[in-house]
Amino acid sequence: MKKELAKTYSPKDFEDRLYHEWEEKKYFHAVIDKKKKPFTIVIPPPNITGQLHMGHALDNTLQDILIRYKRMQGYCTLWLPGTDHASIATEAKIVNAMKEEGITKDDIGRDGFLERAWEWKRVYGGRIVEQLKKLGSSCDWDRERFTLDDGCSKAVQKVFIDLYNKGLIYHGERIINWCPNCKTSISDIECEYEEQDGFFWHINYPLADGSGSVEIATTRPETLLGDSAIAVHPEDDRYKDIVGKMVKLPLTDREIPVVADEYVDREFGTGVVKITPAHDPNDFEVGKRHDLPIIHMMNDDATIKEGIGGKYAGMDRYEARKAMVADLEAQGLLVKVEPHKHNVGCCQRCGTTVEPMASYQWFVAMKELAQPAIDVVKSGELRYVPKRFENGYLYWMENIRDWCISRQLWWGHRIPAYYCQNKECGHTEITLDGISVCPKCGGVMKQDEDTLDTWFSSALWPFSTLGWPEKTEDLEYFYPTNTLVTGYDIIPFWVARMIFSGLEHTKQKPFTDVLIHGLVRDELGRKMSKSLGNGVDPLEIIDEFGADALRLTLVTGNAPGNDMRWTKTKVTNSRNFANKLWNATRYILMNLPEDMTGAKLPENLAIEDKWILSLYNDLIKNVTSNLDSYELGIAVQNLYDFIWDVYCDWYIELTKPRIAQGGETALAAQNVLVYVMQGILKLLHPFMPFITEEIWQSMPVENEGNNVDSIMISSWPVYDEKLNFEAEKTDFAKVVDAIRAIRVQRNELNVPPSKKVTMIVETAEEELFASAKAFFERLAGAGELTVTATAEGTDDMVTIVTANARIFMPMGELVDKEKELARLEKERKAAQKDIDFLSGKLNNPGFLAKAPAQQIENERAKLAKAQEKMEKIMLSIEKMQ
RNA sequence: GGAAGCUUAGCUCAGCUGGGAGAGCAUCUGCCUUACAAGCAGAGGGUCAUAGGUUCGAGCCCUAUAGUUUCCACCA
Repeated sequence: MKKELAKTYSPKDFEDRLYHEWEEKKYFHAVIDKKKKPFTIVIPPPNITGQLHMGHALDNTLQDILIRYKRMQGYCTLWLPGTDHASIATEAKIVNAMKEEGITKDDIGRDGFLERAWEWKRVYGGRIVEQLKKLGSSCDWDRERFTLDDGCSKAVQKVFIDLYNKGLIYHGERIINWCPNCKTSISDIECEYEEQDGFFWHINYPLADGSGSVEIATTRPETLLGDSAIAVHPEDDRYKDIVGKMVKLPLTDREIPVVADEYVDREFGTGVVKITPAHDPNDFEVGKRHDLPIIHMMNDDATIKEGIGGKYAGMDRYEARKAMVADLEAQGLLVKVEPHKHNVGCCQRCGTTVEPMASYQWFVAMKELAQPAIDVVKSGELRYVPKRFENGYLYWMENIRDWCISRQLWWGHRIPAYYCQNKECGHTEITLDGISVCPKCGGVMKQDEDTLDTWFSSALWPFSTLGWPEKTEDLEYFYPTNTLVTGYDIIPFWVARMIFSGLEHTKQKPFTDVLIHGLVRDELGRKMSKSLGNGVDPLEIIDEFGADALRLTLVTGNAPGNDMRWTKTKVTNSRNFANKLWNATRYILMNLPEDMTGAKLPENLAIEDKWILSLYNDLIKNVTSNLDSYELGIAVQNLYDFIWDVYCDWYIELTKPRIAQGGETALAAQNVLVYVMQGILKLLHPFMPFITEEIWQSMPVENEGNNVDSIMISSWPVYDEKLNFEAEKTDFAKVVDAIRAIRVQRNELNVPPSKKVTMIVETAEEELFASAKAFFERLAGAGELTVTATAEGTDDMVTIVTANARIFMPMGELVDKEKELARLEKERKAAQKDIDFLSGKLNNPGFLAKAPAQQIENERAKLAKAQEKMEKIMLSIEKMQ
């Protein structure tokens, strides 16, 4: 016996229960079936420290919709979940927590720290997973992965070694972005620029020969301590004479040369630049060209170095700046200070101003890797949805710089590089298996202390999670994956890197489509953020409105790639829709025959049955094609409109008189109601999995292709030519049209809905309208109703005109003749406008010559209809006069 | 400095390959009609930012302009 549907829609009562049911029955688990086509999505792994926010909710709702849709279509679907160790974010959190206990990393050492980190993962790593479940995500939890688990780690090591052997990973001294707070290097894209008000300090550097001084301009006077030259443009006449001379570096006892370099912009500042190779990327290049020493003047925490710093040693960089500027001023070397707006790089994670520093780090050489990743998108083999995101991607890839992948952190994949401690040997060995004795000199080998950028492991996610580098069955079957769903903000961080990594290591693209979505913003259009405190917690929304309402809200009215605003009214509206569906089901289930186990469409379908079946058939086509083109917002709009405006507001109302009547006609109506409802539930299921399942389990659903136990493993509806009744579809639309027209006039004339009004319907399609008598009575408030081919309108009747009928109602006290004439005159004018417009078009020789035949045909049909209507109006007007 | 998006009803947004402008909310009118007041039946409300162009025909394609948002690059 089927479950009974609760009287009111209360998602809390069944959402968790159904999720557990699905999980228990292993519906999410993908079992390889070679007869089926695979469809695979890998989840963008959330950070283990993370908590579900609206961005996750949107991202995962979209993935779940696609996965559930494909599953119902009969694909072998795998949605592979997992989490990211998020090296820098997690490490920062743990360090903070330790700080509260009064412990530092150094106190407990690497092993002790890693123990804590794994404990952290154990405690918090499962939190976001549970939250994803609340959302309804149908992930294969049996295949859950973690970027730092054994398999992923093996993949990381293998990739590192392969790239190293190919010369695509190298170790070297370059300028990198250093975060003095996180105490690690970060990559270029982890450095975010922020406009700040600063100053331009003009400082005199005295010439060593005493012949005067040179004025330079800088925004960072404290880096003066690291200067190893000053530079001018080689063709700058102002400074021709001083090139090659030495200047005295203020505040120190060093002398540095004046060099000439093309890099200098003559127009900017004074045309003289101080060169600090250790602390500026451009200066670093200039330094290389002129063989200048790289003078490190700062420690890891951005304090001034002992030895080089003199009296400033140990001061923080800004403290030192203040002190140095004061000293320069005292010595009369400070020429002037100008306010200056400039962009300052900040650490993406903690916001601290990044210090560019020359440092020995590991890098991935990008040029060679980028090319195939550019080609695969340009050729259309791998596409972004929407396409416009390809621009940014291609621009980024075409201008890509080498990727700094080493991090001075402990939580992550340790770099498999070992260095011989014998300084004379200095051999480096890259190996998967640890090594302690130098193969060259027998000296002691020590492993690199650093770990890899988190994104280095997530770049391998689509294949490392499927078992690569082993040739597993999963990899064989599910790879390449199909669709990747993510926000535009992480295209460079993640998507781009997965693409070149997949192509390099598996020789295949990691996925075919990249579906990009936007941000969920707050009501005012601001980004949701912790500091603003304007975030909306998805779990609270689920608690109040249900996961289905949340999901529906996130896809409604949203086009791919566009941001959306979160408003409360949208959720309530979604919830109301769920409630509507719930109650529609309750109506259907009322008085359903006890022995009904499924819907069987009867032989003698009524015209309105054929009408709704045809529209339902169209719905299948629209929803399916919109899902196929990732137009989820439009697909859900199709469903919303059909369910609410067509199925509930019209068809259900049409069945009421039949069900009241009982017998054959009632049974037919009930079968059609159930049949269409089954289809609606299936089409809606990917969007609103819980309510559709709960309803499904309370309905008679024993039809072909239906799984009685669960909608989620039923088959997706397919357009059926046999259910497309063209003639009935257009015919019944005429009845709907007439009923609507009557309602409009009744409203206008203030006729209370309860008042039954005598009506005469004059129409050429007597049979059609006669068969719809009950509908006019119920839906248009018709009392006594006559259908006739020719009615003599009288001058005390109100005439309602449609293209296919004239409906007469006695005026009674409702309206007088004059008003009715005026109303008809208005109708006439409107009809005339239509006719003018259409005939204008059809009289246009250009249109006739160039428009497609179908279009011309359509316009002709419209004109004919308009003319019919006009004739009818004229008849009534004449009668009145 | 470079690039992209957006500008459509009072508000939030849809509008697929060009064929008489749509939804939800809000407003107004009338309804407790036995699935649903979280509802039903209606109504009003738009020079589709501006100016040109292409076309038989433009919200949609092209060009320019304005406003707005975002991304990228960062000359010290």
